[in-house]
Amino acid sequence: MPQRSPGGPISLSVIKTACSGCNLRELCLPLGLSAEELERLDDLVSVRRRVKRGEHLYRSGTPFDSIFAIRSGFFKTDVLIEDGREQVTGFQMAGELLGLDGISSEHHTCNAVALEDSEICAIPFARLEVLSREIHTLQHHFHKVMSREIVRDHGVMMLLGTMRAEERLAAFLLNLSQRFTARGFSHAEFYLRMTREEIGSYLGLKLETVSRAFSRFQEEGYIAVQQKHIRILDVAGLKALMNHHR
Amino acid sequence: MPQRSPGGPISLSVIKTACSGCNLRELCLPLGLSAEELERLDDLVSVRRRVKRGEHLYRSGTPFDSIFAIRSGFFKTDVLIEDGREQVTGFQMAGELLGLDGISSEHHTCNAVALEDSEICAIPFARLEVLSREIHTLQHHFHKVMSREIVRDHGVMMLLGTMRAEERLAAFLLNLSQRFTARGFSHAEFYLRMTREEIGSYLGLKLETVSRAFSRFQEEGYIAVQQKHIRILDVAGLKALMNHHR
DNA sequence: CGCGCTGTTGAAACTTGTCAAAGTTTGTGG
DNA sequence: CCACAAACTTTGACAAGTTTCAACAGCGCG
Repeated sequence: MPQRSPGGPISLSVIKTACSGCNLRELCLPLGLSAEELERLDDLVSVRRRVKRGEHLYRSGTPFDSIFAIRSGFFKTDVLIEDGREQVTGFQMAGELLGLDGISSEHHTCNAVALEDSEICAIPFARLEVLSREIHTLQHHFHKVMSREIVRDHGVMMLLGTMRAEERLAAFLLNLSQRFTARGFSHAEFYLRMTREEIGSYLGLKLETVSRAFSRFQEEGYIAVQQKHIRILDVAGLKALMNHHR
Repeated sequence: MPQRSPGGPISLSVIKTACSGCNLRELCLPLGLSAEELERLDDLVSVRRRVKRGEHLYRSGTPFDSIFAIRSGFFKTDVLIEDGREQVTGFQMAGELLGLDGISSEHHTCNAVALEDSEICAIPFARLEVLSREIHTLQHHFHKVMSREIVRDHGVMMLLGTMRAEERLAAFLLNLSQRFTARGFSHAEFYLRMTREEIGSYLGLKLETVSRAFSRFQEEGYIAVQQKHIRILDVAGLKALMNHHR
């Protein structure tokens, strides 16, 4: 877990079992619902499950019937091809949804693996469609969430298609920082839950290149690195590094 | 336009103005709707528009209110960043939808440019949400289309993150071939509507690298290239090239 | 019919990948 | 709780792939 910043909006120590009592509801699917609507969503989200570090939440090729909301923890999604190549397609944290890729073919098209002990809420998709026909806010918000995923993917394409190694890593760190901030954690200090290899796979780089970029950022005074513990010392420096291409 | 293969399922010479009469309905939003449901969709899709080659259908940052179905023609979507870098995020052809990225923020997040004279149908999004609350098939199919876009994006990430230049181009050509086939055109012979630079931007390569890869494919006998006219001579060869990494 | 845009090709430079070795952390079983 | 093995990280030297720069050819639009 990253460092809590005092007074952050989220307290993970209190975990209720319904959306209506969930601290993540403003980040997650229930955004914008009334109290009465929230209760109806509660009925739907009945299955909650722990996923231990290293376990799969789902695997590519298996039948799709639910999407998943992360209540706590940290996941990666990846796609594997025959010859053993892996592409990490994303890292997901509390309040984010997993499994949207499975809707199109009714089978999951990637693997979702917990990078730390996590808890998820399963949302049966057929029932979500029923409910979203009745609750306009839910329908619209769900569409926004799917669209946001598409926009996020375009950002990754930009990163992979046009940036060099250090720019990619800077963008990655700034993105993590921003997402931790949104969850009430420190924007400047966090633990990475993934290995250099997984970061590399996400960024289209080899692990050695990732490691060298970390070292270089440290030399330049942008960050302090101690294995998986990262402290960002110069946000502006990282941003500048991202923007001037050469 | 790519070569028509005789007896293909689509005749572009007959263009009706309603979904119910549109030859693309099996590729496009109306998939799976009954005749009665189709009529209701017709009411919604009232604006049809020509977009000349080089013109923008929409621009990044402008307000979003409709998604667009391509009736005929060819588009690219791209994202620009300040320092002038461009990432082409996709090439779209008849029957495909444009603008899904705009739902999340109610503003378009990329540019859509016609690569040949094209025709589109505008689908007001708010009205689509209303109708999809009433027509379950439409709702579900729309969700599938959005999800398919996410899956497609993951494929592009895989391409950008793990493949080398020639693999990327092979994957690109095979993908185009497959999509032309689905539209009743020859799978082996087509005109590229985009420049080497646009292909390069999509594939995360410089135009010179794309050009060299085309030349090499021609030397190896995989394809015949004459500027924008491509003939695929050895599908299996291209597939093999994609799969063995080194 | 020519000018500009697009595409091709070569050589050199640069970035990233590959291979290898050693150091560090983490997890497990005794 | 310690010890050892496995997994992960760092760093160096070298190789490979891609970009950069440059020159030229070809096509097509006006």
